[in-house]
Amino acid sequence: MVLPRAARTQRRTRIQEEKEELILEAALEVFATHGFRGSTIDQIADVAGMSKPNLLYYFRTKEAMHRALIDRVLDSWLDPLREFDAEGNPVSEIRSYIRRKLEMARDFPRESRLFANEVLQGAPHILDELKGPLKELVDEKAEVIRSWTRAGKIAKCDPYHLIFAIWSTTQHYADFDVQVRSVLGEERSGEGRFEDAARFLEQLFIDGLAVKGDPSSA
Amino acid sequence: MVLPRAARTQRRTRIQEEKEELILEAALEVFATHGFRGSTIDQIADVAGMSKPNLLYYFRTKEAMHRALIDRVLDSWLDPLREFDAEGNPVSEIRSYIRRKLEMARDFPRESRLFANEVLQGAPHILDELKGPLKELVDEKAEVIRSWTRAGKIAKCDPYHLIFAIWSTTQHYADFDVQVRSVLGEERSGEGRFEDAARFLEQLFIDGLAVKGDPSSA
DNA sequence: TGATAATTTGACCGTTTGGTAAACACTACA
DNA sequence: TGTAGTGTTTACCAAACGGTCAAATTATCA
Repeated sequence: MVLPRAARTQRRTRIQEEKEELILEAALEVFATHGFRGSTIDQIADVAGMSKPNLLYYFRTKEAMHRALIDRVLDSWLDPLREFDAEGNPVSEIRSYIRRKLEMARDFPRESRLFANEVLQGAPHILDELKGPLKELVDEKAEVIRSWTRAGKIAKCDPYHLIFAIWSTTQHYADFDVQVRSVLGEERSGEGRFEDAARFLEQLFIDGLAVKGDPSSA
Repeated sequence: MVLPRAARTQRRTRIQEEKEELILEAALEVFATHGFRGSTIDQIADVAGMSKPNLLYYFRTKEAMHRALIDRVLDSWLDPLREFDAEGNPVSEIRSYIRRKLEMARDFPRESRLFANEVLQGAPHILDELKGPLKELVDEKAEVIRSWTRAGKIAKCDPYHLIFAIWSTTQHYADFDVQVRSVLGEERSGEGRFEDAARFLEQLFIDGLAVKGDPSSA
């Protein structure tokens, strides 16, 4: 019997596992570079190397593919922030948060762009996740940052805008990669640009948040 | 005789002027929220309040509309950087550059998103402009920044990544507006968020670039 | 091996898309 | 007022789109 994919509650075949992975990989490639509405099923099928009906056997709609991808990406996107530790040293916590976000931009640029496309276009599919889980997590970490400023460990600042600044500067290297490469020129477009970015951003954020007149941070 | 719009070399009618403006306004709205491939001519015609063939009388293709928009936006997008003055005081130059970029994010978010969509999707229509005029302008301003660091007026840093950081942090408030609003919550989503952002970013960049141990910058 | 379920395919469908043709309406100006 | 252009609309087209279907093929395992 042919059951639609979504109705199969029991265990998945080896082929199912493999093909779904193959499709999501292709879908990521396509969605990340064209956005949801700009992508076609034929395109995805083509990249995945299978026929369109075959692809639709595993994901019944274009939306289903996108949903599956978004769910997966959103979760891993939040991971670095979750690791943000209240007990740790503020300077090294911020430093390693920047590092992790920059590593994600380097190693998973398509995931970043998928997310960027979605948010840029008004986040029609994930508005609830943004207003719910994301906001709650940020609220929690903002409170951590505030406690650091109260303790005089870092300069007084708006924790939300600090988080926005870290997000934007790091993801810039994935989302606006073409622009970054264009401006840097070919000589500086090697992997080394991530190291340069890391150095600059660490300096910017660490010095920018250092308590004024505190010699220990110099 | 009906001449295609592009062939009309002589002066434009009052109606032409008005309608083309109306169309570009509508096209900006649509392209900015759906990207090029995700937008349809019908959608734009609908927003502009005219029939599709009527719209195509003024712009013969979807591409022509996009081109016209991109050209206009790219130019004004570069303006703030052009104003960056080598003779000025580094701290106030950087401060007012941030202000101007933030004002653009606040007053022209659709223009910013149009550009973001284009770059995010690989800049297929403006790669030459990025590698040419944009790169040249940035190269020039990077040299200005380098001269400031050599003169000991600001901390030593990579001028390119400094410019990237200012671009990304400021444009974030236009391009990722939905996310920013979601995280801040409704109470903080008023226009005041731009003032908060300005305060934070000025602190971050000014203190982050202050020469260490220099009391004049405290 | 055979039966049964899982997978793949080609042919197809209704809709949307970018764009055209030609007729019609309006406007400016001699 | 007439008429030559300018502007607008209705009707249409071929291609691309998301998705379905039944038939054919392949995998699984008793």
